[in-house]
Amino acid sequence: VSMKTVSRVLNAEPNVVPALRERVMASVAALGYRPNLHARSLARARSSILGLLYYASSAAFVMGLQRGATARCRALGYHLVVEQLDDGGDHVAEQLRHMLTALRPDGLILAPPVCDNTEVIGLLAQAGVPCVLISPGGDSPALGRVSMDDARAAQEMTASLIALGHRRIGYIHGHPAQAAAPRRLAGYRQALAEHGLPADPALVAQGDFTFRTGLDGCDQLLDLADPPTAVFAANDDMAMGAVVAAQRRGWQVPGDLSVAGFDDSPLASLVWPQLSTVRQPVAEMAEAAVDMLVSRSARPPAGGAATGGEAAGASHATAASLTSAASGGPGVPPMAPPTTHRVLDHALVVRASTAGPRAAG
Amino acid sequence: VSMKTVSRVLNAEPNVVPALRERVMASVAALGYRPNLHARSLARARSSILGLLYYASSAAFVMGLQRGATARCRALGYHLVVEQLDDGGDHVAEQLRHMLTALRPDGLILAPPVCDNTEVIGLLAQAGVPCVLISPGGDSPALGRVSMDDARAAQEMTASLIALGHRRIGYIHGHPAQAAAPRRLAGYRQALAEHGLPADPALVAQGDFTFRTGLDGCDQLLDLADPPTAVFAANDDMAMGAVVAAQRRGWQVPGDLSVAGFDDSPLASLVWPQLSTVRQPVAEMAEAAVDMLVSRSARPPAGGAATGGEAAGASHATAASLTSAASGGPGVPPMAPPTTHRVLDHALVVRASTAGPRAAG
DNA sequence: CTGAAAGCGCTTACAG
DNA sequence: CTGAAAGCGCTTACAG
Repeated sequence: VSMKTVSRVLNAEPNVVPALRERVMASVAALGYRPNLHARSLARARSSILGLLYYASSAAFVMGLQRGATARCRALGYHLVVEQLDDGGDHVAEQLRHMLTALRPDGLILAPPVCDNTEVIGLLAQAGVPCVLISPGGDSPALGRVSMDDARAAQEMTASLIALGHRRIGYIHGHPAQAAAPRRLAGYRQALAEHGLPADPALVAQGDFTFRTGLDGCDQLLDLADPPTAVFAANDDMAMGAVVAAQRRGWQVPGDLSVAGFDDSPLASLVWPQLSTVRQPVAEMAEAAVDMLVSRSARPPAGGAATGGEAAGASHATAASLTSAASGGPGVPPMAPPTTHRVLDHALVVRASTAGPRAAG
Repeated sequence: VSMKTVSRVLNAEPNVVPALRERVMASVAALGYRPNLHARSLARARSSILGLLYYASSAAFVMGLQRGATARCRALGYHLVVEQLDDGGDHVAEQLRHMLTALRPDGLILAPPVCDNTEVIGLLAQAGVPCVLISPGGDSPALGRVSMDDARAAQEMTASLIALGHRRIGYIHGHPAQAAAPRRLAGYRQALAEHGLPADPALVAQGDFTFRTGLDGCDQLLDLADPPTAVFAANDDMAMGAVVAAQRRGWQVPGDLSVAGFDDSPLASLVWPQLSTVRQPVAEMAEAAVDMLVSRSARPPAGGAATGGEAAGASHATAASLTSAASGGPGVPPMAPPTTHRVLDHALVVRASTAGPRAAG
């Protein structure tokens, strides 16, 4: 019945005899005791709070990130604070500074396109907060990054369209300021080149990731003297617009026109026909980001086991350090090792909006 | 150059001579000093943290709430922690208890349909956390509520369709488990009754708020021997499905069929044709919720000014208490007074998907 | 392996 | 109107 020992048990520190540990655990369970996060934050240097920064755009994407982040935070005893930034706002700096100094988050997750805002990045780097960028454009030196291979995914989707027999494949480009747009366009072009298909500039319509520009872009492509038999849009919102454009003029999808999207947004499997698309592992990206942040902010483990530099079992490895290194924490799912850049797997999701081209008349 | 005085200045407490106050303010500005939230939380009873509880469903709605909540929190020096609950999950109780005991939020905002989960409500009430429910179904005694008048809004939209000349108006019903659905249906029926129109059960299709059921529901209505000339869907997702259903069979919207939605979701003004709908003040509801929570958790002001029971200027009203009551805080927008139930205004948004019926053949 | 001391950065009563 | 004291609930070094 001590008080310091309770702290040790709760933090899974070594040097507590099993029997005592048991007794404490039992009491904790019985009383439903939980440490007060704020007292703990004050005594430690860290707060067990992570922040998610985003703009109003791309609601579905942000919600996907939140799902992954809150789930992983919960498993690790962390909490997620969200902050919606005003895109053009000039007091963004003020907002951020306030959040950082008042709340002292252990790390920040930056959703696109916030992650490409150099002012924000600069401010955060200067403040010294660990950050992980989700699918950023440029490669930022000291910051963590999680992304998927947009170019490769677009290349694969285009190739699958080619494999179905399509030869004229239209493309609806995304907003050029969003980092993913040029990468996806490059993948489309690469697939064409790999299969010896001409890169007709007329087959690429400019969009900005909204439903409306998908509709307009598809109209533009279908108005061509030699229209495409398939249209690949850089995201699902535009793909849905493309479907409507086709249906509006009486074309069947996929009978008269195949349409493919990108993202696998929640709506993609609810519209008619269900959209063939690329599954982007949004929630998983947020989970990976949380892992990276938590492993950074965790105090360096005793002994040299996790630093990886020294050979295992070297002179300074005590029994205690080995124990703690082997246990890997109290029943919590194992954390991914800290990395500066993780690329997660995507997948092609073939549903009902794509098929082979109808025999030409 | 004291230290206690700084605390007084930062908290806008009375009893500091203007000159001193100025001097402290200047230093604070110069050093960029901000109080550590965790230290403050520990010393006070409250954390300046609010929580938002939601399910995975209705991404756009939750994002709207977050927008309003984060903005208002920022203005009031609060922070928003989000928690996505597993709908069917049986460790929801565990999740909540952990959040409450560890983080000690000053209050919780419950998005629909979490706000109608009796288990959650019971747990929270028992824990004694102030809660505000967004558009809940039943009327929960001690909890705050913010909503809009769904029935009246639906009645107005239906009436506007009638005013355009429609006599057979189809309705696509929402998910009956969501509290808003029966209220909107009631409004539709009321408008019909008020204008002496028959309530044909065949004109009401069952949906569940998803795009897909809007499409199917509209198909069902248009297959009727005597199909409607207008369809009112209980939300925008279903209305978009209805538009596609019409277009798929070559009907023009609004030429051959008027379609109205509900919510004014971000997509509503991006689809083609742009949707006539009801604007639901989602962000404003979250702002109101934050105000209610903050005014609750604020410590009762000195003097009796804000309690409203005693006459102003009564015996105990000192100069100090009058000052603090009149100032209303340091440059922060005025807070709405604490209320147990606030109903916010909606608005009809007439866009391009509704028009008068084409002269019948 | 275990505990008594001091401190994290603020605030609440209490004296002047 | 202003400050010196004690404490919020935990944890970090330090002694046993």
